[in-house]
Amino acid sequence: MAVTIKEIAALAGVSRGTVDRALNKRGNVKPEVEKRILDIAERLGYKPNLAAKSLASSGQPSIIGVLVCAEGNDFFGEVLAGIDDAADEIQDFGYHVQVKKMRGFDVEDQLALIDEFDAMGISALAITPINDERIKNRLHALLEANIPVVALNVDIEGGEDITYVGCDYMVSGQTAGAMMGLVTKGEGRVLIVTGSKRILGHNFRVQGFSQVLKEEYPKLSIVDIIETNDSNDTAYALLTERLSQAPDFDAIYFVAGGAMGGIQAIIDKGYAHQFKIITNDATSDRIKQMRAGVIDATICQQPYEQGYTSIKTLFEYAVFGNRSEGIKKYTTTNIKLKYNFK
Amino acid sequence: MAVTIKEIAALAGVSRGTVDRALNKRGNVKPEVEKRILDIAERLGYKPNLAAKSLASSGQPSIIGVLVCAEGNDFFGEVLAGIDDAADEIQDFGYHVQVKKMRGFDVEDQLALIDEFDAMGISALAITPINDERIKNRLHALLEANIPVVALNVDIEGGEDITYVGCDYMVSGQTAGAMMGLVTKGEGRVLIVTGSKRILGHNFRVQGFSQVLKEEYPKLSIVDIIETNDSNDTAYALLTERLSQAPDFDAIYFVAGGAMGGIQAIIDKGYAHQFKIITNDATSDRIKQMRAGVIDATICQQPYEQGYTSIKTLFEYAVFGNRSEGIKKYTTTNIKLKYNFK
DNA sequence: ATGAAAGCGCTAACAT
DNA sequence: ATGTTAGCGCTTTCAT
Repeated sequence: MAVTIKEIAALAGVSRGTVDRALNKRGNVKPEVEKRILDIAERLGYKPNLAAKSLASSGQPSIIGVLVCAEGNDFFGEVLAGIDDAADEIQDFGYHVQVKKMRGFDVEDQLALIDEFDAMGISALAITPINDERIKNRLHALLEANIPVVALNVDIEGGEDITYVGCDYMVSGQTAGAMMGLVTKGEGRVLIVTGSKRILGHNFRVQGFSQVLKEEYPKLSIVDIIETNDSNDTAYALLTERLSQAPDFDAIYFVAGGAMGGIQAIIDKGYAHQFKIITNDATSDRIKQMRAGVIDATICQQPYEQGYTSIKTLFEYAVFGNRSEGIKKYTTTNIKLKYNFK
Repeated sequence: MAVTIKEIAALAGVSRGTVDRALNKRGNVKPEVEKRILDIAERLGYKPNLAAKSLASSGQPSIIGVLVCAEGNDFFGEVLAGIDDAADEIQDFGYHVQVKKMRGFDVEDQLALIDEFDAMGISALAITPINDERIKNRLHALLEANIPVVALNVDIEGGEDITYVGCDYMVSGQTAGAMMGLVTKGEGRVLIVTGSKRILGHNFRVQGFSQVLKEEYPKLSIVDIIETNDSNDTAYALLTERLSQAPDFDAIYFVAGGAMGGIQAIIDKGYAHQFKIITNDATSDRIKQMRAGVIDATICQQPYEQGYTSIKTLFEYAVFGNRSEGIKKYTTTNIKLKYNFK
């Protein structure tokens, strides 16, 4: 049997309440008594029973913060569904999840929101980090302060010691490249429409995609790489403009958000079905365009599982402490055609 | 506030004990009453409080089985240390970890041990699976029976739906290849001494290693691939024999277990320091040989974290159910030279 | 500063 | 078949 507060109380000749106060430094206990209690606990190798702790303190929940660049990006719907389900489960253990969404990828914005969370005293944080030195340092500061952090859906450069839950971007980029090779029969000009160069994962996708093209499909060339900031409006504008003259490409790889805007521009300009199109992820809009034959294939990454797993990971770190620094948890990369989504 | 047994009991006009029996199908409750209780629970969306459940049933622990091909393989010392620490923590929640070690990679042996575990009614299993169809099917049968399974340290082919905790073998093979290129200055003949062709990860390492040599070091050739079954004795015998005539290689890549036996043979035959040697993992014996300059570099994979994380993962699946099928949890691949181990 | 006691929600032994 | 009750180990009032 493990040591309990009750036993310590008996040995110290005090009540369980006093032991609890001493052990958790809640104050109101005479220094000499406190020392005696602490010594006994130490000697006996006391470790609090975490199940009991959870149950007893389920009244005043601790907060797990979630900060995602999700505003205006449909993809995160499923991620948030996974987060909600995980939140339901860990409620029993006295944890409450609070989500903040931000739009775009502004470093200052993200720092401000992290500060907000920090000020309210969160006990863990899941975040889609912007790939920036200041963000990285801020997250390391949280880790120093014993607040576990998980990079969700996108990882951060130099964050080898930060736990990551999300897809393997290199693999999804490579997979997209391979599919592009197949649907174009290995010939033509490809336009890459990426989300943001400030998001590490997007860059990996471009890299993996380019690598496969170079190694396996030398007759497929990349004409340009343009950036939407995951915004449909931006993508719409950029492609409308580009299509105001004769197109200089035969296929498009939509790396991240904004694909629907880009596709709308293509349709509005009368080019539907003229280009081969590969995207990542499967929102309901994209599924429609796959059915319609506008999108040829989409490379998926289990968003629900990412949300769910990120929260569960943080919960575990919060309850037990983190002994597995820098583990990378990759979800599966799936290819979806019009025939096999869901 | 979430629904509790107490509330259901009040609504159904019975005692909490009866509700507990009905909800958990422990028998001894009149069918009509049971139905009434179940209906109410359903209607209110009752979900048991997991923290309370853990606490109450911490008396009769459930068992998590661990089955590892670890006998005679030092590498697993740290894995088991991680497992022990995780076991300590989840004890509070009514889980007990039982470890079975086996020697070698015999499918029948492993099947028999799985059967033993199954017969005793384990509630989860961590295993270093042999890469064999029958093992795969057996594991899937466990999953069907709602017994969560984690592939630990080595994955299994066709196990895309099985959670994996371990290193990324392709990456560690590639890294070994890159280091081999560096220490040999890109020229010479390499002997690959692998563990077992029946272990998927070992094959990936060979593949990653060969790929880098081919792409980056065309003047490095692979003379042979021999198999130790992770046994020092076998490795000793094989290398002693091979060195009975003039060596046909300049460098060795020890892919898995048995490296110390192989190195002993090299030393005994008077060839210490004559070959460039790259290994994977860092047992205390290997660290000695690194210090001595016999091993040039070793590629590590955080064994402690693997053990720890595998148990924590199973614990989570057992307590909450598994919503994240087929996730791959990769530990970090680290390069160690004589200067930077620990 | 300390003690006593009431819970947290569930399980299990015992009583009826 | 059902009810009662005593825990599981900790936290948190409320007295003293």
